[in-house]
Amino acid sequence: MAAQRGEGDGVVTRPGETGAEAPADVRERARAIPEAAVARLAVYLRVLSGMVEQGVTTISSEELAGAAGVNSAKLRKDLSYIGSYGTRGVGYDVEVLVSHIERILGLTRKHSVAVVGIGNLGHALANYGGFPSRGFPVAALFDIDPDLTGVPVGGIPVDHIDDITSVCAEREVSIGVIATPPQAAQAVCDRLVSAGVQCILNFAPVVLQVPDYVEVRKVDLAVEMQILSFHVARRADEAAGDVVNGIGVDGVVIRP
Amino acid sequence: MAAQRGEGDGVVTRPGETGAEAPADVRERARAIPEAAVARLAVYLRVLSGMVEQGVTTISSEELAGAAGVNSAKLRKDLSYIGSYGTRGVGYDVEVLVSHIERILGLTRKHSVAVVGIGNLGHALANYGGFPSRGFPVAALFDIDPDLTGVPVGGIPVDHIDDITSVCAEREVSIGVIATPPQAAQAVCDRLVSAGVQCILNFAPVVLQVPDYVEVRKVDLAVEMQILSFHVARRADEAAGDVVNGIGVDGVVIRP
DNA sequence: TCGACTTTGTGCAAGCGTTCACAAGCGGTA
DNA sequence: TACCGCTTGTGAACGCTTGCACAAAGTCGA
Repeated sequence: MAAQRGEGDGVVTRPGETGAEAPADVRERARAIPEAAVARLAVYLRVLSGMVEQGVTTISSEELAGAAGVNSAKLRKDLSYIGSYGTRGVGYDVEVLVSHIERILGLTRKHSVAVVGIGNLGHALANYGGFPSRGFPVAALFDIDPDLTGVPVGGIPVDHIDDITSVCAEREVSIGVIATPPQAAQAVCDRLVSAGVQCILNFAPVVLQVPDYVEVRKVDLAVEMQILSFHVARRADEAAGDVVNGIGVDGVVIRP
Repeated sequence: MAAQRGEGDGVVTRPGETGAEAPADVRERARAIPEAAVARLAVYLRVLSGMVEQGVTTISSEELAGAAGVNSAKLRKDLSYIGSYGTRGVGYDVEVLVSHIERILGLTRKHSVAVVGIGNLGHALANYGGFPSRGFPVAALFDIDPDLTGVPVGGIPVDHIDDITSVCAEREVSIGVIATPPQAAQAVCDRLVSAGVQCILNFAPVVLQVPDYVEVRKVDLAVEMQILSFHVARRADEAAGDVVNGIGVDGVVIRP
């Protein structure tokens, strides 16, 4: 969800001027896409990529929505944010849709990734095949431990964190991934920012302080677990309540 | 919305009806907490835990909100969902708040975790110290590769996935983590569900189909990257547009 | 060419979640 | 006790998201 962001822009889309400029059109449209819809577009893209491999050429909103786990009306609305590329009575051309979503998500450019912190998670990320195949080559690895520097991980050499500015500039890193212990996260973040990185994916359980122009997304495993824990507890309480009150509630199943 | 207001002041349970049953009150309240607020409560809890270690005993909504990266009004509303445990003119007692949030999130019980798929990510999760220390002991590891079974990872033995039902029952696993390749994810999920696991954290880039009573949360790194990519693209387009139009927009900084 | 059928794209209303603004309540002080 | 300053808790307004329902627009067969 919306992590920590200053979302203060409140930019007004200007209705008049769109006239001749196609780029401007894309730009205006991209700006208007709700954050929640962007996340779903990425999911649609993944599903569609699978469809392409299966040789599917056309798909209806109903089918795609089912495969993506969303309501079909929502899916159509999401797609309408990026334009009208469907054919009524038929559906969407899979390849056309893929290319438009890729364009909107900015996947036509390469986004080189730097991973900082080569511990367990850093290793996993460096070796994770899902990034390069989706247009996010891991171009640099950093750690503070001198013993690690020089030894390649997953085919990528590890640099010392003190070289972060020059290496990031040289390899055109646009996304930084923080996989360090929490104590080091803010300092690493500051270094990434001053190295010119404007997008950060943070795995450390810390709230990062960044300038407004930097985009941070966080993945906190403990928080995810605790959300699940909440649902376990809620369910247990419901069940306990039902037993106490002697009232059965429809749809509540404890064990299938 | 304005469901029942929590006028039960802290210690004293409401004198009138159902004087005996505090649990029912908690249950009703827990059910009404918005999903988004639950996620933030987990963040507040982490910040508060840090405060406890620093010896802080009291904190105002403004301070806590700052540390958690949210608006103070939102924080107060979030806390109001779990009850009124602050003191006007003073703030919140840190330890009291910690214990109440832990109770609401169900952290008073242990939630044993099973990790399925001992690849790069599975290794990282098995070795990740953040889970046990937060009440989520990793109690079981599974893989389909017979060569891996028996060899412990992070001190935990790896079992074969065929034994998932008996092992999960025996070790009272309540949360399953899927860290397998995407092709295997749905099958693993089905097995977890039939083993009685009702909460699943899914790292595989697949939309899982599960019965209604099963709670799934997904962490998709590629999706996170693509959301960041979208913002990079949007920003680049804005910058390009500004140049084209010759209009500078306040607050847009390309490189600090 | 026409009509039946299918599916998109979207106006609109309902539902949530966030933010504002302020009365209520508490501790400290004289 | 009475007052003052500070902070909580929350009604109410606002804005974003979702889901419905249907006109518009296309295909297909006769």
